[in-house]
Order: sequence, then structure tokens, then C-alpha cells
Amino acid sequence: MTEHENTAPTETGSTEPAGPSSADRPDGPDRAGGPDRAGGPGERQRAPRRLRADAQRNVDSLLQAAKTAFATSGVDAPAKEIADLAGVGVGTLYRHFPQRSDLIKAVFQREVDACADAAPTLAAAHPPGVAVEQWLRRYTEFLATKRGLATALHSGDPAFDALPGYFMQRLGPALGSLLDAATASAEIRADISAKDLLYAVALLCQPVSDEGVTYNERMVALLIDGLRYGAGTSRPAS
Amino acid sequence: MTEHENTAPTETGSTEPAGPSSADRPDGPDRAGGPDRAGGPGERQRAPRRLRADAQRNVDSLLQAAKTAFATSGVDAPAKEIADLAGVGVGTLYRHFPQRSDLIKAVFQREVDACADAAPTLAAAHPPGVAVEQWLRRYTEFLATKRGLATALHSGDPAFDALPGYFMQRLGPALGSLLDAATASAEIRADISAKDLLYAVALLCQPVSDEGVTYNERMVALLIDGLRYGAGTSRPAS
DNA sequence: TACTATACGGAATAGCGTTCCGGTTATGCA
DNA sequence: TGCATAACCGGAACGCTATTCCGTATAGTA
Repeated sequence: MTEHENTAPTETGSTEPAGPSSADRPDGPDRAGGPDRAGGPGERQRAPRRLRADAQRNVDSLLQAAKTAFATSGVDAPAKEIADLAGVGVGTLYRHFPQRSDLIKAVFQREVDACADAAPTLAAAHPPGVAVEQWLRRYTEFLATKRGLATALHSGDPAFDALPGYFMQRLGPALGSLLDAATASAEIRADISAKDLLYAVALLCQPVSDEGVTYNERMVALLIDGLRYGAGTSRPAS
Repeated sequence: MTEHENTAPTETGSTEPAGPSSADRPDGPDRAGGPDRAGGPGERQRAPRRLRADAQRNVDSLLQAAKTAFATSGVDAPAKEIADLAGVGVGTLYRHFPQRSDLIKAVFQREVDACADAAPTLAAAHPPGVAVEQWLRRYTEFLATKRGLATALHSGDPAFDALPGYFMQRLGPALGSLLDAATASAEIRADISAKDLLYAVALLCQPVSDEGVTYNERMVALLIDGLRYGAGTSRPAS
């Protein structure tokens, strides 16, 4: 144990489902999530097994540590670094998160969900075209603050293979609905899919040597303008 | 001779300067390029030294091998793989190309030069706006056929640090001149610099899981449309 | 032909990620 | 309450790649 004499359960609580839409997530190799059902005292604890208390504590520590390490060294921070930061051995890290992508998923799940959930809200508050723009802005924000995430998404490293699928599954439908509305009202062109955009924006959100986040935002904005070009509105095109 | 009976000089010849514009390249840690000055017999050969014949042969083999390996495994192909392919030891690889970026530079130099040199030609043959579009298309083509190059450019790995600078130095002015003309004629907006575009397109050219090159081309086209959006009409910015 | 600067190859070193295993501890039951 | 056992822990061991080092071989020259 390096730091934290983890007497008090690490308060991260990063594991329990947060968003309303987190229901459809298919599975989880680590049984980390969902201790919420522990509330009922009468609960049958026959359920296969519940994470042992120390294990749960370690998972929490790891998530907290990973969050920190990701912010510091990017999503490909050395495994040792994360384990040390959490005060556990690397073996423990790998047991709970066999794939790097599992860890990333767990760390960002909440934020991804929040991003997806923002879509209906935006759709209700703005005209379709604006909603798309706003949502993409929010998505950009998310990606840009996690430098390295976008890179990992496209790294080709098998350790991250599960990531694109996961992101697409959560965010695809969200953006898709906004896009449908916007193309229906002819505010943006119809030949670009949600998937196209999600990937493209992720690419544009990668850190660039001496530029800051502002650069990425400007380029995403440029791409969005391309979405409007030839949609039928201001341009005499077509 | 340890290696392969490379009797015939490897015909790559990838080292001698090829393009007219290759004059302004600043330096070269490896003395690989420019054996041309060997012609004059009266030449003071006090000049430090000329590459020994076997060394030159190895450099050629390495460039050829690297080209192949890059195409196969990406620009971060294992050093051993390249050395084996060239029939030399890794020591030889590192002696001639201490940095991974040196090797990449040497392999793609000619193509980068060709790309830069295409700018004046396009400028003469097309209206400014079209010229920009065409040039970017050519640039896209270059990047897309070198899957992994774009990723390396932004990897943050110190081994590639020299790359962005080199690319920018060669391509920046080329695109810059086209851009100036196009903004002058109000065909595209003026608030995006050559550097901005060069980086953005490089980002968009990164390979995406299950999509092909076509995807990257479409996204670049989308970005270019963004360039046209609000060029003269809605945005009278100076 | 003999000599020397130069280059060669691959062994040695170093830093990762990932797996494995002997020891430890929480949990369920008598 | 005390014990048997499954679950868990930490870190050593392993494999892979990049990078450096140095004794040996060779090209070029007198």
C-alpha cells in the first residue's frame, strides 16, 4: 500500500451506472458495475457472486488512478503507473481489466452516456441544424479534454479494438436521430452518416503538436460548415 | 561480406535528389544524399568523407526495405523487420538512420517534394478555388496510400518529432500560395491557414477501422466544402 | 601488397506489457 | 465463534522491441 490507507471505501463510486440510458449496455467482463442492488437487505445473495469487498475497493482505486493517469499521460499510460497510483500490483489491474479498452470504457462510460443523453435535450431545445452543431460541439469537448483518447480510437492497436464499437453503439443512435431531423428540414446535406461524422470528428480531435484545443474546435467547426454547404439553404448550389 | 550477394547495385537509387525544389532542404544527419559532387576529379576530397561503397549499397537496401515494410506494417514497423528485409544488421540501420523519422523522411522525401511541386502547376491550370481543392486531393492521395504516416505525424512519439516540421516546411508554402489566391478571389474563406489545413487533412487521412480510403477522401471533401461555406457572401471578413 | 579508417553484424542492455503462481484474506457455514 | 475454502493479491518471470556497443571484416589507398 503506497498512499491512501484505504480505510474508507474510496469514494469514487465511478462504477455504478449513472445515466438513464446506461441500461442497454450489453455486458461487462468485470463485475464491477451495479452494486446498487445491494441496498435491499432481504436481497437473495444467491446471485453467483458479488465482488468481494477488497476487490471492489481495488476496482474503485484503479478507476480513480486510471482517470488521473489518463489525464496526465494519456490513455496509454504504462500499466505499472496506474497500478502504483492505485496502490495495487499490476496483476490486480489486469485481473479486473484484461484489456486496456475495458479500463477506458469503465473510466469514460459515464461521460459517454451523458453525451449520448444530451441529444434528446438538444433536439427539444433547438432547431434541427443547430442541435446537430451543438451536439457535435459537446462531443468535441468530450474528446478534446481526453487527449489521447481519440488517438487510441484509431490506433489499430488490438488493445483498443473494442473501443470504436462501444462508442459507436452509444453515440451513433444519439447523433443519428439529430441528423435525421436536420436532413429532413434540409438544413444539412443527407449524404453523411452519423458514423461518418463520429469518426471524422474523433480524428479531428487528436492533439496536434503545438496547437491547443482551440485548433481542434476550429477544424470541427469547419467540418460542420461543410455539412451545411449545398444543403439547399444559403448556397445557390444544386 | 556478410550479407546477400548483392552483386547488382540495388537499383532503388532512392537517395539522390530528384525534384527541382529539393534545393532548400536544410540538412541531413545521414550523408546518404548528394553523392553527385563526386564527379569532379580535381575536387578537393578534403570534404569530410564520401560514403563507402558498401555503405551506400546498404543505405539503398534499407530504403527499399523500409518502403516495403512501411507499406506492409505501417511506418512503425519493427526495426528488426526492416533490417532483415534489407539483409543487414540492426546496427547498420541505426547507424544510417538514428531516428525513425530520418528513415521516413528519406523514404518519402521524393514524394513530398513532388506533391509540393504540383502546386504551381495546378495554380496555372485552374481557377484558384479549384486549384486548392485539387491540390488537397493530391495531398490526401499521398497520405492515404501511406497508412500510418498520418498517425505517426501526430503520435507524440519523440522519434517522429522532426517529421511535422519537415512536412510543414515543404508543403506549407506550396498550399499557402494557392490559398492566398483563392481567398483573394473570395472563393474560399480567409480565416484558415495552410498549416491548419495541412494538419487537419492529415488527421482526416488516418485509417479508420473498417472503412477504406474512400471514407477519408469523402471526409476531406466535406472539410473542403466547409472552406467554401460563407466564403464571400455571409462572411465579409475583411 | 599492406595498412588504416570505416562500416558491419549481432550480442548485450533496457524498458515495456502481460502472464503466472505461491501466499494472503474475506466470506460462508458449522 | 472458529474453520475451510474460494477469491484475491502482489510482484516475479517471461517475451518482445528498441537502442547501444564493440570486436571483426572490408574498401580504399600508398
